[in-house]
Amino acid sequence: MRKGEETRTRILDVAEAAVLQKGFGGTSIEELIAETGITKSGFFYHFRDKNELAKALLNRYIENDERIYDEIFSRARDLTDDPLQSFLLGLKLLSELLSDLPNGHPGCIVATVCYYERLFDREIQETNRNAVLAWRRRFGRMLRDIVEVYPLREPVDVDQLADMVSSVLEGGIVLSKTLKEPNTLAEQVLMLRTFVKMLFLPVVVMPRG
Amino acid sequence: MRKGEETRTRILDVAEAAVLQKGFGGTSIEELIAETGITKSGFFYHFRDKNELAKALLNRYIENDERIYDEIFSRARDLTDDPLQSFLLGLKLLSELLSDLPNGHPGCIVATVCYYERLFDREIQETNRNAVLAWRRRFGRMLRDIVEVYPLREPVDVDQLADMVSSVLEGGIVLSKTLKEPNTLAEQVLMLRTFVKMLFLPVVVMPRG
DNA sequence: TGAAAACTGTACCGCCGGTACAGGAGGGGA
DNA sequence: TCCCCTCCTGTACCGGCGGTACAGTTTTCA
Repeated sequence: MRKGEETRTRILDVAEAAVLQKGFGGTSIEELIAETGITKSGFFYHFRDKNELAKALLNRYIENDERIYDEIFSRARDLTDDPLQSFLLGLKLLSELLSDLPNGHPGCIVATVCYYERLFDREIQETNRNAVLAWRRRFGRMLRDIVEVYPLREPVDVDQLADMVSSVLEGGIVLSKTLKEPNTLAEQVLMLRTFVKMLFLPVVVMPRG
Repeated sequence: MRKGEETRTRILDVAEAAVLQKGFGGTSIEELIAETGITKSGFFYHFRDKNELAKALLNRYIENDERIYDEIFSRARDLTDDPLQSFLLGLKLLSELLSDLPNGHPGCIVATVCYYERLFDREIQETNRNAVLAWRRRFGRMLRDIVEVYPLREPVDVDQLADMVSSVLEGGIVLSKTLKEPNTLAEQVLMLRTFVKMLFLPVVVMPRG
């Protein structure tokens, strides 16, 4: 009931931090129970095995991720009716949120799962795949709303452009973590924002003379 | 001598494929020696421990990576003297090379190391950091050559733009692997190419009337 | 207050990373 | 020819870890 959920959440919190620093293969159940202050039996009461822990971890991460994007972009839509302006504002808000993270972005569970694929079952791989497809749909939807109003200045595929948001985020996380430069990720999001802006906004032509 | 190097290379080949599919923590030495057809003692003759295997793996990957970029962009420079055109051509060649990979990109060791950081020593982390910084310098150098000739149409930081090449590659690999869509990575590189093109090339203004 | 939920404790298995060390095959130089 | 060095093999062992099994205990809430 209530208490069980709390313990489960605590295990997931500890596991998430560990997995993002050491991957699934590098994270031992023994260390998780040591840090959580629970016994081995207690752990296996909540999760049948490591695979089920991973499943719960991934699902929770995806849900949280979706919630954050929902919040950011609905806030952006509240501030302007223009689809382009609200998308650009959303990217700005996202970059601010990322640069406000005290120790930089801790890492993405989707990427961690991606680099551990072979040891997970089909269900986890499908969940991961669907998470990325959901990103594509989310950003694709917003971009299609823009395309209806603004002409594209270069012939680009909208889904590929939507994927670029995910690419830059995933890649930016890897760069930020590897370089130990927390701000790199936020900067990359702003670079992407510049790209979107250029793709849709008319160029200001200075009058001659 | 000759024989030793050959065995060492075989171990590294097997290890690289395994690590890219399962991460370092998920790859066991036992499975490596089974697939290589060597004994455990033989393995530890070549590598003192897993950390040293990782070191060799990472260094070899980085060297190979650098070699590929050297080839591609020097080939691009051979075909045109214009720094922008050669950079754009290089990105085109890179995307073609990536889409020609039969099973898609197998993954990046730099990213794998990034998501296993805490279990490696400082030396490996520094090597990894330097690899990313080398990418920044490489693409930054090329972009600075462009900036000398072409005006930037938006005020962007050249190093951040250089980082975007790495971001899109790393992120594109994650997307491609997760989606099991080998072509996504190549498409992302071409999207980036469009961005660079827009940033530097003058917009064609159609005459009115 | 009583049943279900949420654990603890103990004992055990097999795999894995790693250590230690002895020994052997094979080639190349003195 | 002999010896030494490289490149391994074989054997034995250790402790940690993932996982199983199951009996017993405490906590929670209806």
